[in-house]
Amino acid sequence: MEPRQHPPESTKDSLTRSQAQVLKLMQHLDCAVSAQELFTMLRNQHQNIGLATVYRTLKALTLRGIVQLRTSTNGESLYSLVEQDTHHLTCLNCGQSFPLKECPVHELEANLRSSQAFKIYYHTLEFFGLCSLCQLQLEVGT
Amino acid sequence: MEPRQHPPESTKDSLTRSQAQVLKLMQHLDCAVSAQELFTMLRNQHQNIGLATVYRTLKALTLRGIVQLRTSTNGESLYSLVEQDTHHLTCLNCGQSFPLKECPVHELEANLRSSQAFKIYYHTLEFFGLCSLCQLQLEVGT
DNA sequence: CTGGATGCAAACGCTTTGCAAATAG
DNA sequence: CTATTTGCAAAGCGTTTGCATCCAG
Repeated sequence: MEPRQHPPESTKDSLTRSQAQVLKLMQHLDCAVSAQELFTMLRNQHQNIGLATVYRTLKALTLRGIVQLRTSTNGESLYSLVEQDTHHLTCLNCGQSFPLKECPVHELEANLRSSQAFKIYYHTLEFFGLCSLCQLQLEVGT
Repeated sequence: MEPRQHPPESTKDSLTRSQAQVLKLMQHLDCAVSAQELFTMLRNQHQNIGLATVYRTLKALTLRGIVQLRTSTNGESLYSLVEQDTHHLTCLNCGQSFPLKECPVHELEANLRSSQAFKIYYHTLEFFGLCSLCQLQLEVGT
């Protein structure tokens, strides 16, 4: 990746105005949301913010290890706090996503953490397949 | 998700022309590729195919449990055969991705498979953080 | 013949970028 | 006062869709 023209607003200790706004909102949410949803919510709360700023903010928070993201089946990025670590069972056909509680990966993550130069912030684990409804729907078309 | 106007070209036993083309190419590749890369490769081999068809084909193969996908950091979908199951360690800053051999998840997957109506095709597991180079680069900006 | 598959180009939607104004320290 | 940060609008870019044509059975 090429060097950025604007130096990154990433590895500083203090939060910018928008970072504080976004972070505060996310702490009140219990699930992952898209940038556009965050944008709309903030606007509804009469908090002035631009969509581009939301994206820039989320990128910065991600590089600081505060926020994590995964991609929904429609190609949208869904953001959540790293602490709210959850995995999913996602239907390839309808895109519906069911949260999972179990996570057998923390052990491996610990190993990787101690043995590599790579600095791990978070991981995503997602199972893909067909939910029961979509299994039926597709069988009909056979 | 709404019902599709064209019934899915998904759960039939035989392969369409394009499915055969794409599948054959993918079997000769050892890593995940984007739809556009597949399109270019096929064109270079003088195999007539449209980009839209590549996308439709990949979707169909995914719904049949033959192909899996993950999203690269730049938002592109990367496709591979389900058999070539690999996980990754991905840098949030430069986007570089390192393949992982270990996978502690198959056990959980087996459990899910037997206990749920959900029909699991594959899973993705990805670790995100900063590679050593990017750690340095970002520290400078502090 | 009939319905699905394909190609092309246009449309879409999420995300990023250029640039000038606002803000922070 | 200088360097970031922000907002807006425009551009970017991967993906999807409309539609006419092609092909398979």
